Amino acid sequence: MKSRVVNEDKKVTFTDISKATGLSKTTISRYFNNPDYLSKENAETISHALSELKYQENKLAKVLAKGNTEFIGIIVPNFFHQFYSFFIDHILSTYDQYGYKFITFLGRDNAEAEKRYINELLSYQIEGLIELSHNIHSSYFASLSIPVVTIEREDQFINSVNTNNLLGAKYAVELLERNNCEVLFHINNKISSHIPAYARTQGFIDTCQEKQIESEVFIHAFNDNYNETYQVLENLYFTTKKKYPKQKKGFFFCNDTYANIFLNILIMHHENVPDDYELIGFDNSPVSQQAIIPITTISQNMDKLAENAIMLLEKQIKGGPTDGQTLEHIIVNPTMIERSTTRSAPQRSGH
Amino acid sequence: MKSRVVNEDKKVTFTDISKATGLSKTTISRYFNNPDYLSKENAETISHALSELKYQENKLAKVLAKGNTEFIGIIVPNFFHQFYSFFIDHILSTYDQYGYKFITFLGRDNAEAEKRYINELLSYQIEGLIELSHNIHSSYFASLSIPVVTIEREDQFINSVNTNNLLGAKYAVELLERNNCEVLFHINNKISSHIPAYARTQGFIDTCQEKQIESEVFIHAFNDNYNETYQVLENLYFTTKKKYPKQKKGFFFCNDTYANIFLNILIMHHENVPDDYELIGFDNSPVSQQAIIPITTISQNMDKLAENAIMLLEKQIKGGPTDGQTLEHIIVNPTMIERSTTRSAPQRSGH
DNA sequence: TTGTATGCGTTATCAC
DNA sequence: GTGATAACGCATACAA
Repeated sequence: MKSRVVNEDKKVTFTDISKATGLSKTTISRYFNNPDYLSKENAETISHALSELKYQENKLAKVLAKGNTEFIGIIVPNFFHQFYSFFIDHILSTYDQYGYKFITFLGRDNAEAEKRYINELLSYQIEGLIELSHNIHSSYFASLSIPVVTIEREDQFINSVNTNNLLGAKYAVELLERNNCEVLFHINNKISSHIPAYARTQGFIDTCQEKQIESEVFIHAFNDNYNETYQVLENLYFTTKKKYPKQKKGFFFCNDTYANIFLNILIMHHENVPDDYELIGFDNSPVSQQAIIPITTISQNMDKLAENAIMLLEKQIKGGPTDGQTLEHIIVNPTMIERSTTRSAPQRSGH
Repeated sequence: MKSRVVNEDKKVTFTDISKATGLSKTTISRYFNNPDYLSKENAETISHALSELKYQENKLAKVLAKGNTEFIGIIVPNFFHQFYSFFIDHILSTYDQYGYKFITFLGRDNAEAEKRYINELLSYQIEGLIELSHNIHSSYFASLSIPVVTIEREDQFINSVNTNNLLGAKYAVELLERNNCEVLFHINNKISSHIPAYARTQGFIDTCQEKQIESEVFIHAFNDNYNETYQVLENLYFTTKKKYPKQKKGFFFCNDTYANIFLNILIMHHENVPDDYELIGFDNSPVSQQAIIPITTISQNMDKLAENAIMLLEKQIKGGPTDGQTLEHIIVNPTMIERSTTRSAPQRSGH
């Protein structure tokens, strides 16, 4: 009851197992890595000693000797937007199949801090990096010595997996047109044209032009403040109603949050959805299902995005440095989920 | 252009710096760990060589030599429920202050898989574990050789940080009473009484009894299916309306999702909120703010939960094995956020 | 089938 | 101030 207590905690290593069994450390190592070359008796002996001494393997030592950590770094802006948390959920799910362990950092809005995080990740010998944050230009990632794949962000110099936003917008416009909307509106945040999500606007414009549909694009520098967004969208409601008093209106929003707020505004003003107004959101986030009228939306296929990201990384990790020459931009098609803010969908019971 | 290409990728180590500067590896190490004992000229020389050769530190080797990984493992059931993703967001934010790196696994509903994940984490020498999943009993965690802290789950044999759910329920009941509700209802999932969230029910029952308020508790085995939940809650609406036709009703839900669905049901049936029905949710999740009528809710203080979790872990990590004897259950008080489904709050403009 | 010797990249001990 | 040398825990040629 004096001091030896501290040593009780000491890790048991191959040396201990070696002493306990009378076999060499090499043989212990073989037990794990090449069990075929072991005599059955010795395998038994080792097996017993391992559980007797409660051996706990040390993969870090293994890494130092072998080289591959099976670590992948993730930098994600935050976990407040559903897109990010859902994507991470799918990424982490790949462990069972691919075996990669994930070390995650928050990018927030600080490029300098993010570079520190990346350095920390590199010092832990990550084998690849998944980048969702927007703080740093892709040229920086291209200069790193490890495979990187970006998701739905600027990707000029680096591999990426993105949603086919253009197609998503096309789906939306075509549905609104089929449902006899006479004027179409698109609402989007003020974002750089290098970000894939910008294609939602481009796709809207292109498809409207192609189909000769009267339309307006409303770009605004939204922030994350709910009440401010509400005000902005309510103003939009007033102006569009005044400008196009009799025509059936179709709205395509860049996300479900804005769509939901606009829906609430319409309901409060006793407008008829989907008879006079049709609404389509983007992301298939929970609010689109939980809205007072379930919102038709364009769903990004998270599982495909995540799986392609890991596949792309693994290909580079396994393939070695020579494969790092050609860029690969994988495009995943979205799916339209028709709910009750557009007409052609069946109404949910209870409405 | 033959084969040396492969070697270009080779990591530069202290040995390389040593050769380049003519100094010993020990001195290079000192440059990082005890710069005071270095001559200024040599420090300069090393500094130059480091950037010349683009040295990238290897913390894994450092870990093997020193012992502390600064890794903390996290097991979280999923990233679909906002509670989890928001909590993780706050946990990851502690990096700047505490320096811990986080390796995250998904618990889902599989106890066996989760034990494999924990083993994997242990093999990477994590120094602590944050447990949010419900699959494994706390006795198992107590038997691990590292500090563990659980969040809002069964915690009999292990340290934990939980919300004061009892107080949250009390806040809700008291507000509903102040606003002259005549019958109170509490809706909760069928959960074990060992889970902290169970106290929301207990707190409701206790406070109602204490204040002699007529009340009913509705426990149901909800699943995550939206339409099914809708049906169940719509039935609840019908039965309570029939049973208490003239009395003002107050509903306290175990989460905002149910509160929002019930709100939508009330609106669809042209009921008056908050004149005839008052609603209070739990969690302050986005839907509570984005609902057609913003929902009054009990907010768990995520920042405090996360900070206490890390503090508790660090205390044990730094304190050593002797501190592992006494259990610590930290309780964080929630905050009530009054919005428009209860009467006393100011109405949002536009309504 | 098993053991010896050496290395992975860093830190710690002890000399000089 | 600086440098040999031995650790950390495991893997791998090579030898036997």
